[in-house]
Amino acid sequence: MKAATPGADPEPPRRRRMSRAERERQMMDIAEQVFTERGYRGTSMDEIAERCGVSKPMLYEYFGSKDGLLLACMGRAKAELYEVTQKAMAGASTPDDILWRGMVAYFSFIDSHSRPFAMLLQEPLSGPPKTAEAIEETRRQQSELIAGVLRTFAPDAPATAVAAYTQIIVGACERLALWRAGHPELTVEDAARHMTDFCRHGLAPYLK
Amino acid sequence: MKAATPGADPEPPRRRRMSRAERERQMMDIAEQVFTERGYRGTSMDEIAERCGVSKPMLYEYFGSKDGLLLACMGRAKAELYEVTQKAMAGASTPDDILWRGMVAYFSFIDSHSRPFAMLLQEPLSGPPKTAEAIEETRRQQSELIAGVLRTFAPDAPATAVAAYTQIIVGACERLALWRAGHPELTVEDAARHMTDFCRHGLAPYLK
DNA sequence: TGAGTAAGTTACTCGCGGTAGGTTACTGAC
DNA sequence: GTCAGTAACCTACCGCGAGTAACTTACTCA
Repeated sequence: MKAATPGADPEPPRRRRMSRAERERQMMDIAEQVFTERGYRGTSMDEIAERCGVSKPMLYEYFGSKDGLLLACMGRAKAELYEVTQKAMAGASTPDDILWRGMVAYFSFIDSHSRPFAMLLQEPLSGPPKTAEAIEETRRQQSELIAGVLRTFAPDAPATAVAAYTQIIVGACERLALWRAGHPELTVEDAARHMTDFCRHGLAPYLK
Repeated sequence: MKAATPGADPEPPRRRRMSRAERERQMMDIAEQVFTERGYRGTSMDEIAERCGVSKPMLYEYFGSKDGLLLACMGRAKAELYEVTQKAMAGASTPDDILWRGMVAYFSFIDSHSRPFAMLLQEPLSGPPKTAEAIEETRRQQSELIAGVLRTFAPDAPATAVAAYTQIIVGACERLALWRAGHPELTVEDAARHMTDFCRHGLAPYLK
């Protein structure tokens, strides 16, 4: 049965067969969107399946579980973030410039992916097995980048200080990015400027 | 029926009736522990009820829902954290000392409550309605404290810088505290020192 | 043109959050 | 004492959503 009411075919692009790769991408796009709208817990696999125009077992066929689907979405975002920040920093020359470009790239990325990313950073609790782990992995990836900059920036700093400062900067960026969500008056450049200023001199410039 | 096997009474303290207040406290203690062990999702209300020596509807009677129970646990932790940091800072005189004592109190608190707190900070995603909100509320409370210090510390800093720096510091503390969980060699004092150093001078001391 | 396979489906099970409605035991008034 | 009132507590159930088994449809290529 191709059409119940002959003559009227309201959705010709839907319900078409897709290759696995194509379907997987579509599923991840939709899942990201639904997770963002409803939060992890509020999202049901049935709804994602329905929006994909496909039945639930297909999701399980391709992603194994709800967690697996979330993990796949996160993996994609992680790769994108890494690529964006990495490339931004590669185009710089001085350490100052590296830091600045990295920060701008980071805040811009969060800005354009704000919804999904806010979820990723805020929702590790879904309590799934590996989700928090995956986010930690993303952080580690970004930490490597930052630690590298620090070693260039401050070659004489002891390793433990570099490690601690790396965590401090990662946490600071994350929080500031999340905070910006509720404070649109703070532009990407403002955020980046505050971060770089603070990294370089701390509160010193404001002390009497 | 008081005892199935006469003469043997293996658990006299269990199964006794308790007042509502007493029972609530016990439930929260146990819930905190089980949430910590299994994570939010991995925890079932049946298990908490069983460990309390009580049946599930009692939990619902007192806390309304699983989220409600978590929220109650979080509320308690939040109040404790505030009290501890608040008091520590009240005993100081110079701004430097305020910052130092606040940090030491914060890292010590996380240290002694590390398990439950790691969960609180990492698991906001359970996607419940208000859990993430409650954590945000805790952060706001701590932010007030920090912003106050900053205004004393650096009275000439513009308000937007103070606001941004507050977020930066909150995020940095959080991340460093979480990171410490996997790096026991970093003592509370080390962490506090790195934080206060970074806050005051940033990377400047290490630049050539 | 039909064997093989990849895409897709229906129709279930099961665990867990949540609830309706009833029972047990403590308290205080007469 | 004893009995009304209430607070603590229980058994037995519901529904929803994650996950699965077993089957069907449609493309592809020798």
